[in-house]
Amino acid sequence: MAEDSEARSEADKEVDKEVEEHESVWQRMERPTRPPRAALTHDRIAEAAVAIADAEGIDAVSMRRLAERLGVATMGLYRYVRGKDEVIELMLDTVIGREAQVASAADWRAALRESAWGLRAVLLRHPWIVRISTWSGPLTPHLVGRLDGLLTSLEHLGLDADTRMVVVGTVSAYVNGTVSTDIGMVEQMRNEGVSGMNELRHLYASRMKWLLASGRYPAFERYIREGVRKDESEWRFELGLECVLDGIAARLGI
Amino acid sequence: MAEDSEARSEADKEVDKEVEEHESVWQRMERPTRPPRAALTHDRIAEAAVAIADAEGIDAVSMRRLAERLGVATMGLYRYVRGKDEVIELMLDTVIGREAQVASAADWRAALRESAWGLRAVLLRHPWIVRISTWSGPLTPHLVGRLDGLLTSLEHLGLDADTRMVVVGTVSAYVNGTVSTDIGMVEQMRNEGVSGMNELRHLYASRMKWLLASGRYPAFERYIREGVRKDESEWRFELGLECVLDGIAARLGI
DNA sequence: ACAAGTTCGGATACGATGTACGCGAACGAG
DNA sequence: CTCGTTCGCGTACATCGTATCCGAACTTGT
Repeated sequence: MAEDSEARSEADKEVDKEVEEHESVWQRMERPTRPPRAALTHDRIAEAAVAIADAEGIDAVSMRRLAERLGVATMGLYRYVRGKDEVIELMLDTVIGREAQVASAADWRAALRESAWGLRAVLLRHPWIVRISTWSGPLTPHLVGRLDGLLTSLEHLGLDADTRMVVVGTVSAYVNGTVSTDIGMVEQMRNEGVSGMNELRHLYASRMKWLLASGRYPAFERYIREGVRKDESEWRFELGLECVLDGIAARLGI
Repeated sequence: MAEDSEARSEADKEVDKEVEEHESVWQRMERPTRPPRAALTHDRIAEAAVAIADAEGIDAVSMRRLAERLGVATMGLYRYVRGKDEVIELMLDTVIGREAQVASAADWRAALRESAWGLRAVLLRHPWIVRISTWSGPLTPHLVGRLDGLLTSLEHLGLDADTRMVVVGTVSAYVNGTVSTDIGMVEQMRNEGVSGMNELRHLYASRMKWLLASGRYPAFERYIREGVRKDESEWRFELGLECVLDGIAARLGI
């Protein structure tokens, strides 16, 4: 599979090139001119790009890197995508389609809640998504499919179409915003090469200490001193989410 | 003093070195550089970078471009910043400090509401912020200042420190998430060179039509047909925000 | 006032990126 | 069997971030 093409080393390619230059017509004639390589498909491209991004972050996804992983020349990719932006679109759609099913629960609240938790899990599994979901227009098929599912769970509640969309948008905004913050730390951890929460805190320590030393942020300082659930991001997410759902129910009378 | 340094263990020195390496721009900025000399200052750098980003988008902010605008050689910038990331940090802090004051209203609800509207305005004015505020979770002074202000408005309500932070985080997440979506369109408009909402819709038309033609998204289709407030992003923002505030009030009993 | 040392900004260069362009080979339909 | 379309390759270019070294200008100590 992809491993085969990946296995071809740089040295191999060089040898190939040299041989090609010096060999006779006859040799060239009898060899299948095109090595039987795996064909490219949009799926394969997306899959490979997602794999790279998951392993090394979105910045590691370059056209060259991607082509190399697929055992293909860089420009070969451009037969299938108009540019890197489309690769990103494919990546997003692939992950959403594969992992972000919208829950179909009985009542709207359970449906929204489960979908929110599900999306959160997906975003944490693929942290690069939060950096790209606002890059390009959100009109990929699976994204619309997810949106459709959420809207469906809000029908027959007496809300008009505009309000239904606001409800979905509000919950989605909350999830995206919250998870973005959490992921900011994860990303920073990768960038700095640290691997644990404590190491990260140590890394921030100097900056934080300096900020607090100014004495200009008493309320923030109180949080640093008094807060005891700084690591419990699930607890935070749940409390915030329930607030949002409560508010929707209260204000819209559903 | 000398004794102190003598007494300092090898490990301590290592820590010092590490701390120094991770020192933020802000810390370094505070140490006075020999003054009347500089043609360049952190302020000037930030100001110029913001101007470029406002005019042509964040992607137009390159070290070369920035230096050119400041009438300086590219590498001259590196005396003041460790790299492009720090330029971004400076930009963010500059704008937040200049334009994102936290409202100090009587009750927490008004304070949060006004701050949310204010932040929304800032983000719309500088669309590039939403693309960088989640890049890294930079604790810039003005960002912490804003956070501190928001936390202050929640004191004396009987909430513990963790819960106060959740409230602030929830509202902020909503604002960021919502505005991100709106800005997605704005950015796309710049990229494609269109200038009006209608042109953008026309640009999306084919994609949209194709998506709907599949018939797989009935609920979404209903929104397209029935929704009459698709352009009223302020209305959407307000409704969602009030839901969030309602929910906070309801669930936390404040 | 002069020497020593620090700081500023400049120039060059390297590796990596996205992609425009044109080519030859492979394949499916007439 | 041919011919047009598709596929993938290779070269080339502009641009990016930044490592490294340098000379000149200013501050400071004597």
